[in-house]
Amino acid sequence: MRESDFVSGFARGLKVIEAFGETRPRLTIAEAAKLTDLDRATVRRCLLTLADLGYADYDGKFFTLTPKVLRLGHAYLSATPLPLVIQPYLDQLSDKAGQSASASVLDGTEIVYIARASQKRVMSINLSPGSRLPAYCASMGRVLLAALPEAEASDILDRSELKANTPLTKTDPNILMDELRRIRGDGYAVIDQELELGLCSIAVPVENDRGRVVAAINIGAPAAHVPAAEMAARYLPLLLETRKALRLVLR
Amino acid sequence: MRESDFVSGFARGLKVIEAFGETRPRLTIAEAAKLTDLDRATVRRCLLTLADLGYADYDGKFFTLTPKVLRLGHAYLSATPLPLVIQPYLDQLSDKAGQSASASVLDGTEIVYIARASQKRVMSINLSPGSRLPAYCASMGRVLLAALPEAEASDILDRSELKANTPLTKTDPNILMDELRRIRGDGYAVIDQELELGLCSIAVPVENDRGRVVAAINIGAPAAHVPAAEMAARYLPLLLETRKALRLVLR
DNA sequence: GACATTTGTTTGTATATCGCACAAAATGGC
DNA sequence: GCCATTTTGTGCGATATACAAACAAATGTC
Repeated sequence: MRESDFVSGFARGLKVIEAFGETRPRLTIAEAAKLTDLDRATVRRCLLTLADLGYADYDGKFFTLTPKVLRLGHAYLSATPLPLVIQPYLDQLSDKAGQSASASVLDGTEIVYIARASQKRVMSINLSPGSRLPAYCASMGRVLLAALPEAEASDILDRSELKANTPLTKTDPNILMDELRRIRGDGYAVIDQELELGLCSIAVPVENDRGRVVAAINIGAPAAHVPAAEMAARYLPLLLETRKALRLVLR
Repeated sequence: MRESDFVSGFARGLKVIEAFGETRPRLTIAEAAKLTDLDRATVRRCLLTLADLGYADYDGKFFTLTPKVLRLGHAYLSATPLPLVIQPYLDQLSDKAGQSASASVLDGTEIVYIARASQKRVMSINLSPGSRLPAYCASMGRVLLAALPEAEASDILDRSELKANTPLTKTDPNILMDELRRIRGDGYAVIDQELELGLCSIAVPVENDRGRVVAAINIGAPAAHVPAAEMAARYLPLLLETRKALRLVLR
């Protein structure tokens, strides 16, 4: 690609949108400039553009995003058959298991939820399509990493901020790589409260009809209700059944 | 705003993202150019920029969006307290009602789902945060329209494509405006299979602590199970209870 | 296979945008 | 209230981008 085939104004604008997040629902021009490392004048123009297009509100001081930006994410969700196709299978899976079931794909060092069927929520974690979790400590993240060539998985772990969310979180890259090899052999991953105390989950990779891993599905359960050691015996058959059905319908 | 405070390259790029959708998961340069009404060369540069940034994949012929674009929508969902605050109330509501409960806001002529607690799905409709429905024929859309000044609501109806999804769909702007007046008086809206045969729903507006309508919540039920005439008697008390609780916590 | 049509890419040039420097305004201590 | 600091707004030269038009490659048609 030639350098002139890159619209830097567009790239800068997207960076500005992403500057909004968890702890920053409202941004001033100067704040956004700091977060994006762009010139204030540039950020200002981007924010005013967003406001003009209705993607943001501006009260003269703070900018906030409007629901219109959901159109952008929705362009992916509705454009990609994956979430739509997976959803009913997930519903059925969640129903049979009596637990929440989710599907996700890898994006950099994180997994992104693309569909979810939730049972009555017991956990503090509140997930929905678009939600993100670090790949290294999530069951779906582990199987997705395990599906990559070792070098790539290793590279992603290097780029991840490996922090111990709970005393049980595995953070040593070597131990994690060993774990990935084990998962590659077993065909599934179990997480025992590595993300949040009291939460276990089990995941399997989902392949399309050509055998390429295109997503992961999982079942999450309260540790108090289902100990990690029992997760596989209890839910693996259901997951494998779903995985098999999906393989036939995913192109 | 001065004209020079508008980054048209950014605006064009966003338009290109939105060109992807339901029926267009994969776009060629020429297709995207037609959809966005932009020059092919311009669209090409936007798409190549998206690919370069990892928001799109390019196989030499077709462009497809990647899950990374969900970051953009997620920037809103996580930046805005509304969905996060509403979710647990919705879970509780759905649980008590034994039916799916949702929350949405208005964006142009459409409502956008910002949170949802679903029971076992019976309908063909598959909704998740970011999903959109036309406002004129959805229960939440009706209460949100009713909360606007008449002129504004009327303007939105004018801009809406009023089509009859089912034989029961109300499509006459005058009848719809009458309906809005009725809703304004009653404080709730019931939809009887106007969106899809077999689906009824009831919605109420949700106000923040200053009394401004910031969203709508609804309960959907199969018409076979709960006739439209019974919706209010059955679910209105639950909805009003939730609305009252939300009013106290929403700033 | 030749022709017409569509699509993708490149080029030149007029225009728009960037980043910088500076002015104006707001904010925060004290 | 005053000064220091931060933030916002603006003018300008340098640079990047859009548009139109032409070209090249692919695709479809007969």
